[in-house]
Amino acid sequence: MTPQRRAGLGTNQEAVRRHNLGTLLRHVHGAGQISRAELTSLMGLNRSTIAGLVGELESLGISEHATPMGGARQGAGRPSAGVRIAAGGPYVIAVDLGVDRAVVARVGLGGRVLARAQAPVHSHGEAWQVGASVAALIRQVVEDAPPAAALVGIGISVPGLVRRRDGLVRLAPNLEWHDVSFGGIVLAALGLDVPVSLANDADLGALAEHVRGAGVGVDDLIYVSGNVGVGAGVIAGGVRLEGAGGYAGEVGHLRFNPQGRPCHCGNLGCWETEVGAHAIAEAIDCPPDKVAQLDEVLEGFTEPPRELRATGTALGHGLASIVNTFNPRLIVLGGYFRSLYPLVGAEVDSGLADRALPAPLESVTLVLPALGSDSALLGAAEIALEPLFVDPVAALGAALVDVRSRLAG
Amino acid sequence: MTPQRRAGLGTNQEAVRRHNLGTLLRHVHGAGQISRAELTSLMGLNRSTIAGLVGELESLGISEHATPMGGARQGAGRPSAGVRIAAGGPYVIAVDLGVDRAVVARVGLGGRVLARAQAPVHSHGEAWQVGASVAALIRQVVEDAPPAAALVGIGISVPGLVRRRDGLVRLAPNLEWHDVSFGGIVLAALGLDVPVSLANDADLGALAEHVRGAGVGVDDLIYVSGNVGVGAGVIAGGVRLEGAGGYAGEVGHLRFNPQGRPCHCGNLGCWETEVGAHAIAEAIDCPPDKVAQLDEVLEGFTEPPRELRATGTALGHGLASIVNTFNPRLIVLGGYFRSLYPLVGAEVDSGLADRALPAPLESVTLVLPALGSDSALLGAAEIALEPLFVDPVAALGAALVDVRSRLAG
DNA sequence: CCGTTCTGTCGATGCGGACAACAAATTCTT
DNA sequence: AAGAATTTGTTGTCCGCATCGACAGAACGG
Repeated sequence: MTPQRRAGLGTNQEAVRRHNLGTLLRHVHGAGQISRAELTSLMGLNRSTIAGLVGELESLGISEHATPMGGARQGAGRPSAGVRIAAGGPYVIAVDLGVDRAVVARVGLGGRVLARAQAPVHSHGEAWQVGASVAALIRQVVEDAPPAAALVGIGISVPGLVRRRDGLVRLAPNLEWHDVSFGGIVLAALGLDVPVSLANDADLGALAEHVRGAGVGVDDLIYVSGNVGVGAGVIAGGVRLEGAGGYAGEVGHLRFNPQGRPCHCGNLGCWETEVGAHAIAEAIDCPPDKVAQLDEVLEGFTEPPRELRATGTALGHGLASIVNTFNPRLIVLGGYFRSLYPLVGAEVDSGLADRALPAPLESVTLVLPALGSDSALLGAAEIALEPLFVDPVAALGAALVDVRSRLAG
Repeated sequence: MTPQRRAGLGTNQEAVRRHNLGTLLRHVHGAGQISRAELTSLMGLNRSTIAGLVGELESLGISEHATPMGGARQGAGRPSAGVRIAAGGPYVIAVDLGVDRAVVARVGLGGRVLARAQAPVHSHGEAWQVGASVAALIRQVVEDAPPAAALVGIGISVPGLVRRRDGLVRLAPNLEWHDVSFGGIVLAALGLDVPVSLANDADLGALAEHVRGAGVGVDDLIYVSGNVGVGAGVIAGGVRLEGAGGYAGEVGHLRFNPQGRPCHCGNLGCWETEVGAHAIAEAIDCPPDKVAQLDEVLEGFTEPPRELRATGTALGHGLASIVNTFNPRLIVLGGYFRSLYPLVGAEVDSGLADRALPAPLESVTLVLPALGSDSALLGAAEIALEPLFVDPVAALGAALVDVRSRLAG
């Protein structure tokens, strides 16, 4: 009975069925493989009910029988037959649009990356050019898909502000995009018509880490992404914090030092001007053309350079504001922060501890993403898969079969 | 199918019934009086189903038949019979603990204040003394309650950090409380055992304005409360943002000016040091002992004093950080901001417009609370009523009847 | 005054989940 | 090593809940 957000609606029995089937699938998706017994206890439904739902999932070709359930023996009694994501089942296309490269993957249920391709992208490139590159990559990863498998949708991670209502990219500073309908561009380049979802990269990083990364089971987490600019994705109470337009989480433009440097947003001393990629590059004398690969540059250090200490402290101070505002249980440091934190972790920690209120501080933990640099990509897969968990039957009905031949035509 | 947050659970038919009955009651509660026809279209259920649910609500003594539905004639056809909150139905006790006074009200469904009492509270008073005053006020408002009416619970608004798990008041700076179990204290003083819910005043202000104030129908709003300290309550996606421990929304300690004045939290230049009551009092030469009545002092001004302009700008700048972070559709300015905004609205608006990102700025509106100074009080009533909307039958079963005689004993 | 239009009520129906009983598959015990 | 104990999957039945169809009642409009 989770979602149907924007509610006030009643529940009819058809909705119950939809919801239970979707929730079941969500559990199978989350665990990859799970026993029916676990499903009964997780969902609080009767064994017979679970059996019926599992049967329906199998007849839809989504899951399959996995006889003795891996190796995890738990105790006496008849072992529970496992439910597993079927091999030739539905899949989605995930796109992670970075500042200098695009990664495209074909992802099945359970978060399994079935195929993968990437290509450099000219920064400051026209949107239609980027769209064409992405479309080519998509053709590539669809190549070896079984013809019977259905494409449910496309999810795209964008480093910028994305309007929730229609997926319009309002502003992507590093790509120099304003009001670009990138979803439409990609679809046009493909000649397809499938559901496309776009969202901010930090939001998707948070989602992915929540579902299958460092934040499994944590209902209040924040993914802070260093990606030239700085942004955050917020999971609050187990759901994504989107805000009215979908722009929530732009913590890079929190006021940090009113006497500081000018920010591209027009203000002085945004947090981003202290912990953004350009600031860090300047501090360590990194040439401007390597800013997009800042993570690799940082990986090159064997021991922390003195110049980064202030950055670490500033990162901690900014995180303190975030902790005071959101009171998360977990903060995941993504993007180039993933390479920065091992260098100046002590400064970050102490900066945070100095400035955060005691109450929210005591329950927060800083970690690195468990999914490495794939967080946003897998998050993009998650939003594309989302319709399946709301109504599996409808989503499968709307999905596209035999995509390869359609693409050829 | 809204809540049952923390989910992943399935839905059985018993839960369906509970949920539908609760949702129906929520609608009646929100509207005060509503026709069955509106209920059918709002909840998307069949007429017969609604009839059954309404019947159950009536047999529980919660609602009653309101024959011809007020005056709003809409067109041809048989007019729809109204559903109205019954007079002698269940009620809650709402407590708004201020810095210098406590307000207690007996509130029925529909948000109707049935009785009301208040008393001054010594600031820096011991918690048990405050608890005794509150208990006395509660006895007072329960005095004229019909013996058959049931007390569902007590909701308490506290100006401080409240731990969600158990309602412990972790820190209330203006009362000088640390780790006070105020709910237990009040119950002990009353000699009763009913459900008690505590929450932060700004959170409850947000809730009340969302349910029956300036933010009806707005799913993303923020209530910024000036109340000696500064805090915010956040409604995101229609639900309260609580954070892991329940401390979310402490925007008063956002970093604002690192060269600024020391804050009681130990840092320099928190936003609160610029727009908090002490800062404003100092700016307008208000004696320190009147800080708690800052709203009245501000009301006294007929035209905006020059000294407040900088405060207005600072308020706008801080709100810009909030807008960038949360992307709300509505910001409600509560507490003494309610008196401040009419004076320096222009400065606030321009400060906000200067510093917020264009995308989130374009959809946000600043308003004053529609519930005046009662926001937190009515919010306290709302959280106490909440169990009724989750499961009316169970909540009513656990409620206390004939409270007056129990209090006497 | 009658047709229109909408609402409320009653009984029949369908559907989904719960329950009980039984069969199957292991582990534990003797 | 064999039986007891335990847990799971399956089947058939029952019950609760929402829907549907039909009919009566109550204003409104011409």
